[in-house]
Amino acid sequence: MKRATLRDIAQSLHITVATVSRALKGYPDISAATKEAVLATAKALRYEPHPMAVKLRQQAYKVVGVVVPDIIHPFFSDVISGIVEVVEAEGYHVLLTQSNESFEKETRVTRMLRETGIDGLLICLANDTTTVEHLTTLQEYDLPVVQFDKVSADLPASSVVTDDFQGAFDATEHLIRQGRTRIAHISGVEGPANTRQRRLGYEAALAAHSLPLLPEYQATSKHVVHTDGVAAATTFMALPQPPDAIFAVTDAVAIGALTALKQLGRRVPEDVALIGFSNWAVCELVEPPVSSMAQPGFEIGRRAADLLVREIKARRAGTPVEVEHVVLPATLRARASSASPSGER
Amino acid sequence: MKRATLRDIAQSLHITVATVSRALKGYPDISAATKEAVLATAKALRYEPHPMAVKLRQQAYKVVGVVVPDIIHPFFSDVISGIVEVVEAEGYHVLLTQSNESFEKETRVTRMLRETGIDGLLICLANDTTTVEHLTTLQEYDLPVVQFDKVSADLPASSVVTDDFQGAFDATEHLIRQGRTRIAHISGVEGPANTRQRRLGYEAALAAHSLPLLPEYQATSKHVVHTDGVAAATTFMALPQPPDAIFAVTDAVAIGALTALKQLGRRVPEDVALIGFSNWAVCELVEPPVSSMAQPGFEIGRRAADLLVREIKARRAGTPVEVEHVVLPATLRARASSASPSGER
DNA sequence: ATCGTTACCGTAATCGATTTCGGAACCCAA
DNA sequence: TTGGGTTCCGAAATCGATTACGGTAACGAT
Repeated sequence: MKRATLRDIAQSLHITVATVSRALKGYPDISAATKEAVLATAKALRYEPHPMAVKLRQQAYKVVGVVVPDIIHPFFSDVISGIVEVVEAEGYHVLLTQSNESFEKETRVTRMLRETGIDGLLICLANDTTTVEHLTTLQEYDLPVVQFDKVSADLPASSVVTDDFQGAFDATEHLIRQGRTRIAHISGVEGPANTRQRRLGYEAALAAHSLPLLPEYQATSKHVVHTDGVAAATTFMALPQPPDAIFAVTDAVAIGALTALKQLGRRVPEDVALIGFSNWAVCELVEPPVSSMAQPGFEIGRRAADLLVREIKARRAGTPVEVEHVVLPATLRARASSASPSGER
Repeated sequence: MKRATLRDIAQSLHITVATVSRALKGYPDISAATKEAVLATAKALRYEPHPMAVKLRQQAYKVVGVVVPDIIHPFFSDVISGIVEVVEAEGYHVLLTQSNESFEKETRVTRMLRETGIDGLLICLANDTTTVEHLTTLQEYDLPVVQFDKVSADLPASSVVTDDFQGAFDATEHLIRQGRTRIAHISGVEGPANTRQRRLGYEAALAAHSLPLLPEYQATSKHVVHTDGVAAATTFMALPQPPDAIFAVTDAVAIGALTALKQLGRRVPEDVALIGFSNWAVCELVEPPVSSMAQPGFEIGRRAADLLVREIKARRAGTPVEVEHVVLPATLRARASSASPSGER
């Protein structure tokens, strides 16, 4: 079945496309009779406006591009979900791409999105992204960009992030409140601001409670995965005076540490308390359930999408756009793994 | 910065857009001198063809729509990942939407995708989808559709699915091979073919090994979540003769069962062996690690996308398209939860 | 001198919808 | 009959790129 066009309707009624268009769009300057006739044949021919023609005319794609490092990651799934909800409500669509944490792929998909046609971009930078020229290029084309999660200060664009510093501070303070004094930290690689902020939040919490920052209680997780947690916890436990609590940069690392601790016969939380970051679903499924700091992924997606849509509309209206930096708090999800030895949480 | 058009180049060189287009597209009938001049000013003006104009002319969007019930689900993240990989390699993009397992939303996003402009659709049906009119409509518009995971036989379209029957059969047989004879099954809701096939595979394996199918060993999980597993396992263990193995329809349910079993003081796998379905990452993180049947999500995405892209190209070439039904095997990932009591796996 | 060929480029139609402008037809009043 | 005012609709430009077609010039061949 061929797609019906304005001309098909026009020809079958022996009128012009202009009249047909007026009828369909509810403009004045048209008689009730012809209007009804047009609407009838439009329905009969199952007419629908051709998307490309409309967009070419309107100079609007009704599409926002999204770049995430990794779709599979539960946090990003959450964010994407939030994005989709907001933009669909606004009549936009989501073009989804992933960078695989590669700067090269990030620039490539960014260019592809621009060439394919988008009204704006939502992006979480890859870990090894250092320059943001590929994004300033977008802005030069008058395309708004909103960053989320992993952002660059070099780009004059709005952003939505988790308060990693506060989250780490709260996580560490939570352990302190549970009576722990020898608190170790398994950090991530330097580079992404997230892991740095989490380490700084950890250090600040120690300082705020006059606890020493011991170098032997610091470990670094290269790939932020399960096995890194195993290795770090094993190292910690081999110390003459092992820590009585561990704050891990991510849940995967925390659960790795948990595995190692159980393997070594340490009780959690009696001997060692444990808390992670991100609040993956798996935290509730392991034994004991692992405490974590919940990142508001869905909300991050919603806010970022909202900022972007607003910028798109503002530019179209000619209104000046003000850059906005949203910081959302991470919230404590205390579970058994960080309960105080006496029992209460 | 305004976007440069063919006319901008043409005017600055005092030639026509036709000549400019020829130069840029490498057509003959053009002198080396003008060609170079055009290329030079095109680069100077940072010319890029306008996506909508090209697509309107070419009648091709270079976009495929994707509808999944739930982006957050790890299986679908996997599938999406596979889809993205294939279509990007083919120069296409992915428009992602989700149905939230609602038939109404599924028809809505399907219509939106059609109106927005796609060259084809990849879809996993929602659980409560019974009719496929919204998809046959697409086909009437000459848009190819490929189904994956949850498919309908009513739609004359290619499909890519996991062999749930074989997977369930293998899972059950695995338990039998480990010396189990009283094997219970926690099923999902009737409706989706997947859960039905898994139940049938389970029943077939019992029959193949001359084991009775006991009604008291059958439970149904309404929402296929953790708590359903807890409830079912608790019921099973209250039986005069509880089962010595449980095959759960999903990993979430299996891990729920695991939680309950540990709560009840039953040892896994010594007292009760356990196996799930889907092979989520969490299977390796719980204690003991839970056996599961791995669904090839990434591969499903790849194959489905491949079929779709091939259909798109075939239609454009006028070649007839043959419907293809791909069934990919689920593979056993045996872990400690289903080890035989004697110790070996 | 005439014709045919080649090289090069412009004209204009096309994709489909939108929108401005102008004009025909009609009615009523003068 | 003429003028002013509606009402309704067609012509044509526009968005930007693509492409079939036609035309001009230059050149060599007969």
